[in-house]
Amino acid sequence: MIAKCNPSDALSLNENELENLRQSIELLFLAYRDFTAEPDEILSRYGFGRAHHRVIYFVGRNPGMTVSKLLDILQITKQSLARVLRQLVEEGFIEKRLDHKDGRRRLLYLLKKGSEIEILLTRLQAKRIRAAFELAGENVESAFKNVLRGIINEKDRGRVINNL
Amino acid sequence: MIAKCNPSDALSLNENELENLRQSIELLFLAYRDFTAEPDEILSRYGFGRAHHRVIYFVGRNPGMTVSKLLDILQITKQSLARVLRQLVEEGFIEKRLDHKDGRRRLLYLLKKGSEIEILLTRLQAKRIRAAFELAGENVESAFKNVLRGIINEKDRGRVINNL
DNA sequence: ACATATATGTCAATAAGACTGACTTATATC
DNA sequence: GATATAAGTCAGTCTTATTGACATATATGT
Repeated sequence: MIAKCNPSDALSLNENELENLRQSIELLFLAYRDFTAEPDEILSRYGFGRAHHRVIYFVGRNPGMTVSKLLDILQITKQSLARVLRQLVEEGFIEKRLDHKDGRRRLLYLLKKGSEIEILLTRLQAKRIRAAFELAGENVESAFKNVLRGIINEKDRGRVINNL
Repeated sequence: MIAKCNPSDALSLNENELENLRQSIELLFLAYRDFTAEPDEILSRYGFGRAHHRVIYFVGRNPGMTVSKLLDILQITKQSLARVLRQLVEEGFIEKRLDHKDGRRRLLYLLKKGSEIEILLTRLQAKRIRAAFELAGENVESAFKNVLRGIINEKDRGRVINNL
């Protein structure tokens, strides 16, 4: 048996397969585009951008998260995060507390303003996804999630469930 | 009957529902992050970025596409596209031909170099998605696609199928 | 034929979000 | 006491996007 005969071979991809997978590529692009456009519009009223949203979201999801954990999730540089985080702290959306177990660490928490905007934006996105589940029919949620999980690099799969 | 009683009400969202939908929100963020990271790395070797990829992809998918149709899909400004497109034309990745049916229009086509990089990147992304489908199990493809379709703004649904 | 609309292109200024590289400070750990 | 880790900061650069103002060519409607 030759490698090319295996339809699951990571190296082979026939034209029909490719054509089919292109649809998913495009849908993913378009879905992400619209998924982020709505929050972006609201964030701009606060003088914030998508980067601020991601920070607010993950801190809200994971109260007491450290700076380096956040860097690990966002996969941006410390300097990129610094600008955004400084703004959020200065404007009272996020609080930095010292970790008494390890004095080098700063733990991140949402303050009232941060929590409010987090909930507002998350609810918007959640509703969009819920509506999509309803349109797509019965029992699509786990299929959708499992495919997304498979797209994520192996080392980061399960982060959503485990949170950290 | 009160609106709150309807679980599908666009305005209501209980804590359990929200918690569940958060997982999809995160998965979508992480999946898109990794889905684009791989092509980004390759593009940077050519001196290109994600914006160039999108142009190359959609022109390749839709030979003879007009500039304004491309603007419509990418949802960026003419000036933003101009820089990227000019680079791609000057460096011989994309060709602009006059539309003889409507002399105002310029039709876009991939040249050899453009086609090569398009195929390279599309195959990479297609394989990632195919691997995810295999991990997720049987018959997940249509569920995945249908959910993504539902996330896309109504006016743009079907663009993937219809192409234009 | 003329006015208006459409498709494209271009100049200039600005901003957000990312990067690299170099360095500092504080705290833990070996 | 040396080394590693967590965080912060300064400076410079790049890509991708924005707004606003115009210019040009071609089509279309009256």
